[in-house]
Amino acid sequence: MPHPSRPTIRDVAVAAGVSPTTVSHALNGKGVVRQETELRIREVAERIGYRPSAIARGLRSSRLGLIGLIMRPFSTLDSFVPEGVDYFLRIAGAASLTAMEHGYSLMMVDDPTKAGSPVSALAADVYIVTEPFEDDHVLTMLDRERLPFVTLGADPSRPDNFHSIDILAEAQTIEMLSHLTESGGRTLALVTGTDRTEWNFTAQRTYREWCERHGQAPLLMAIPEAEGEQAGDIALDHFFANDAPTRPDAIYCLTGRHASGVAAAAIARGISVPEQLLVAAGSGSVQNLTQRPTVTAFDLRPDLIAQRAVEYAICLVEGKPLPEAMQAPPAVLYVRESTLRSVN
Amino acid sequence: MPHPSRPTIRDVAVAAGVSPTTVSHALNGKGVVRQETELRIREVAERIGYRPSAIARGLRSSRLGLIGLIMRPFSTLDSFVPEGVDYFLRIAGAASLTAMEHGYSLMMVDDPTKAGSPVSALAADVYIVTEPFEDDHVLTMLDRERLPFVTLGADPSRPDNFHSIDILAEAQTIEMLSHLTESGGRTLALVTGTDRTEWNFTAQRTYREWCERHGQAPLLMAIPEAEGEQAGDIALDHFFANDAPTRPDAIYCLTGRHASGVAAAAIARGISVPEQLLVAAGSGSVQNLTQRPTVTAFDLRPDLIAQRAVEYAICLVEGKPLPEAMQAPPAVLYVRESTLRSVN
DNA sequence: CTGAAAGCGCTTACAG
DNA sequence: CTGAAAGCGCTTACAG
Repeated sequence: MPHPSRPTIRDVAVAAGVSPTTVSHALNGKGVVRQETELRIREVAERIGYRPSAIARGLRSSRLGLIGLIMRPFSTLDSFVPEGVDYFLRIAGAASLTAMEHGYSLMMVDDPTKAGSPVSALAADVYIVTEPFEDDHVLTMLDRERLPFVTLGADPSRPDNFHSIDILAEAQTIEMLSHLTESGGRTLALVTGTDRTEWNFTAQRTYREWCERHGQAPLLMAIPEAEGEQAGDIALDHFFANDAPTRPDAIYCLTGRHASGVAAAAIARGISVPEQLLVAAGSGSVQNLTQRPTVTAFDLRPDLIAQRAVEYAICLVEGKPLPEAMQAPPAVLYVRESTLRSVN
Repeated sequence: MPHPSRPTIRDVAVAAGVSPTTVSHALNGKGVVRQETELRIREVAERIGYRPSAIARGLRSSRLGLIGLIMRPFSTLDSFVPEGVDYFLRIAGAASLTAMEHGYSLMMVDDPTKAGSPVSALAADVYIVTEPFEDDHVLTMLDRERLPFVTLGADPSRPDNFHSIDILAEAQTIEMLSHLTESGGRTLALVTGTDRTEWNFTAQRTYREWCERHGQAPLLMAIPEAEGEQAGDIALDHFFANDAPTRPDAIYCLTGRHASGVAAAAIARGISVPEQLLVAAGSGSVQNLTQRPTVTAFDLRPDLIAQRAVEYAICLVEGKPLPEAMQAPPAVLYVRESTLRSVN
């Protein structure tokens, strides 16, 4: 008659005629155990289907082997998963796989500061917070609870307080503005989202500096990320209003869906893309590939980003030194029809 | 001088001048504690920042408050995230939110039978397995380990062995075939994926039965899910080969990307959609919305599916009765240009 | 109304 | 080479 519930280390010990200590030593390769004893113990453990309890282990080491992934824009996922934006799936997927390769499991956590949030939400060994907001209370809380974490992109109000991975937003902005200029753009506009993230803020700042250097008046607007393609009409109403002092001949949208909407809205208004208006996206979405014309965009390489984030997080848990500069891999610019003028 | 590590229930007890037992009672509303004492304890706990350890609790209850989500096609995510297919993100997102609303956290787990898989991967209280394969060894293992689970779609070889949520594949197939017929289709073809899942198998069986009833020779083929839009040329090469006995005037592809590819390939070959060929998808992807013509597809409502799966899983953990018939919500058919003939 | 004790399943100094 | 004991942070039956 087998034990009714899962076998414990005691069961193995009894069945093998040794003490739990010896079982632990044998199975974990710690201490010194006679070859013969170890083999017998392993055999017995296998036979009765023993598997160490992650919880009991966790209690001793105060580590569960769990990495928490907190996606800050994620709270909105019930009502709004952006169509065609697979950035987050890729992050989560790659993070989960990388974690498992290193002996950790990945827990997806919504805002753990929310009232009634389960205790398990704070049971991870370390957290990864993607795209923290300005003065992010999640970071404040993790910090207060002394829970280690790395962020993907800094908290704009506290850029140097925590371990953050540089998302290279400045370099990307410059690269794209240069590309638009080289593609024939003379008056460049920038459309960001409204989330108060480093990604949006740094692009704005970099764009302003660029305008100053190039003697262009900034044409800048922020539209909520969630507007998606609707942003196209909003942006064109604004930039191409009758009383607009200057009109852009190139629009750089940070989100793929905004860019998609801008290209479509332009064409609907008889503004040809790319001939009269160049359009590009900061974070490509699927629409940019399938629409006509196809839209130039960065691939931010979320898979690699997630992989690095997990590796850094594990360093933090295991007390290994973090690299001097934690950086995302460089984004790859995919030049497509929306910025390719046949005649330059 | 504050305690160097996180405060425990002991610290609260000492600071409040009571025993750990009383602290536990007060904080959990168990037992009987004088109002006054309880208030004092709550105050002290708050002041020193006490938070109960999920691990220690877990050890007693052998529950961590963790739901494991195992997406069987997920193992391939490192090399292959289908562009534009956000089904899995929606499942994961909704599952995570629903879990948290019920006091659980969601753990995303890759194949836990893989060698070297972390112990934490098996530390969830209950699992949800989406789209199990035929004779799925993950189910076999969970079953052997006596870990409770529900599956989204049955294991085709063991449809009645486990708690599975009916994904209504038969009803969907019939609905789509009827729609294609009503839209003017006379000779219907089916393109499934090659994963050995209930989703693929049931569609094939239902289609065959339908053909039999309607006296049509089955035009059936299976193309790997991962072929994506490439499936378009493969399917057309096959169905429109010179020596093909009959050619379809309607193709139902289970995956959105296959349908997208079929529509594009047809048009590229001078076969007009929907006039000469109707095209529809079983599980819509973003491309189906943005391509021209737009492609008719089901919305499987992954958010609702995930929500139900989580609720069923929690019933299982908490020993509450499961509903007689666990069903996915009915899919919603979005009729689009690819099956709308102007002249019927 | 409150607390001492046992125990959840492990690991790890330490003693033999 | 092996094992008894303590302890990780809780909860809960039980005694007072």
